[in-house]
Amino acid sequence: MNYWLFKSEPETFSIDHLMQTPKQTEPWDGIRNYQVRNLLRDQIQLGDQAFFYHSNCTPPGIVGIMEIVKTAYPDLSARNPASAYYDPKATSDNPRWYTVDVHFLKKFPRIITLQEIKQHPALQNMPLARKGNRLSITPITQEEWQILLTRIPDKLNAISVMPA
DNA sequence: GCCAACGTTGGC
DNA sequence: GCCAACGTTGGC
Repeated sequence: MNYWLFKSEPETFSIDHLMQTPKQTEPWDGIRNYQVRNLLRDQIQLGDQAFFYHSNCTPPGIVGIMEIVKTAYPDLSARNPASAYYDPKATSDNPRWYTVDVHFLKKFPRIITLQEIKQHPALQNMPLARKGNRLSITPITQEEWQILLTRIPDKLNAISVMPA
C-alpha cells in the first residue's frame, strides 16, 4: 500500500464536501498536469491512502484521510464542454486525463497546518515543505505518514465522522 | 493582491 | 529542440 497527499482548494472541493456526498466517494477529477496524471494512471493503487490537504486557504494544511476505491479511468470532465476542466484535445481514443475515486475515511479534529509541517525536522523532504511545489498529488513515505498521524492526539485519531 | 516558482505553448 | 512568453498555483 502506498501513501499520498492530495491537494484541493476547499472553496472548490473540501473534505466536508466529500463527507456530504451520499456514498462519501467522489472522482478526484480535473487533474490537468502530466506529472500528476502519470501518478494517477500508473502509481496509485486500490486501497492506497491519502491525506486530504486544503490549499489556498487560511490556514493551509492536512484535514483528514481518504482511501482509493477505484483506480485510474478516463476523466470524463475533459470531454464535457460545460466543465471548467474541459480539454478539447481529449478524445475517446485518447482520453489524455485520468481520475481515481476517493472515499472519505476520517476528518481530523484539527488541521495539521503547513506551518507545523515546515517546522518538523523529519518532514523537510516533503514537497510541501519546499517553496514552489505545485503538484497537486505527491507521494508520502510511511515514515512521514506516521509522523503526521502522531500530530493528532491518539484518542481523537480514530474519530470518523458519519453523515447526518 | 502580490509574486515566486514552476508548467505549457508555440514560433523558429 | 530551444526558449521567450504566457498561464497557473498557492503561500503570504
